Amino acid sequence: MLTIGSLARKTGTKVQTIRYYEQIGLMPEPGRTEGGQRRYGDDDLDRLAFIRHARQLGFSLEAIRELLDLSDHPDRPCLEADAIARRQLKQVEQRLARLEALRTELKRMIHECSGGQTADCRVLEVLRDHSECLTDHDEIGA
Amino acid sequence: MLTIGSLARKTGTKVQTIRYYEQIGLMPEPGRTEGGQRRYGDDDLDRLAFIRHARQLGFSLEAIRELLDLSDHPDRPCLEADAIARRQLKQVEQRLARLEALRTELKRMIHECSGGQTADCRVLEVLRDHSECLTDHDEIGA
DNA sequence: TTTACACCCTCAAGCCACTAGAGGTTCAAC
DNA sequence: GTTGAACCTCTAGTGGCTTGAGGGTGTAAA
Repeated sequence: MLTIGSLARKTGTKVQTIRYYEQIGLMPEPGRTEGGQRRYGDDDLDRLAFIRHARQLGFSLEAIRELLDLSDHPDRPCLEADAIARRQLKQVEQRLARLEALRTELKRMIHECSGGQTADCRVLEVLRDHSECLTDHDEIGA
Repeated sequence: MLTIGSLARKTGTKVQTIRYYEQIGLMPEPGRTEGGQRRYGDDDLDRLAFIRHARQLGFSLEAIRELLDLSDHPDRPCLEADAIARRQLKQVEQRLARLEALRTELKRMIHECSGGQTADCRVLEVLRDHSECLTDHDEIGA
């Protein structure tokens, strides 16, 4: 049986995050020692590893909840899991497109900056006047 | 003089967001009508446009605060503004790299999914076993 | 057996950058 | 004078954690 600390180390999670996942029902309530400390088994380790891996791939906790649910029902068709992953891919591709536009614009701003006084700073000038932008960047709400 | 609503429309900002910027000191307290409604001038319009544009380029409100401060002092050297922009570019490039790795992995997962039962679903399988990943994706805390 | 100390506990609040909603007031046009 | 859109303040919620206060537990060495 693992303490919360060793589970945290094994999965690269913070202790508080594990308690948070328990609180929101993503991780089950584990057994406790007489003194009230949490003790985890291998199932918990697998589940947490799954969650962390999905988080690394950018899935939201809600999406992960669905994926875990599907994972618990091996007889169900896998269309749903596929759909969740496709949705995630789409989001990633949208964010990529936006970030690429951003990169272009930032590079241009910096490249044009002469290093003089802020009065002549291209960085500030471009920020002041959107019409100087070439790309259709829009990162807000991304 | 502009009402908060027309300022919002002109800058593509929500009314509540403008009040929020005022609350955190990013926008100055505007004049008021006798009835207590906010009224804005052209300076406010410029400042808010600057803020929104910087937000679109992904700058944090703290970075924007610094940029606005620099913008208010045209005699100071522009090294600082340049540094802020470079920092931002670096962040954008890091996020791009991570997202590209993510996209690769997601595509592979989806591509390999046969569409059968969740028991055989590659999407779920990959999530279960990180060692099946080819890329060094890590989007958490990005 | 005592003591040290790393680890664990709960609960509350904070982070960012807003967003939403309740409940009430003002402004401008008709 | 009346309508109704737009305004006001204040509070709370979002996601995904993180931090901190103030205390209890577990284990190994002296």
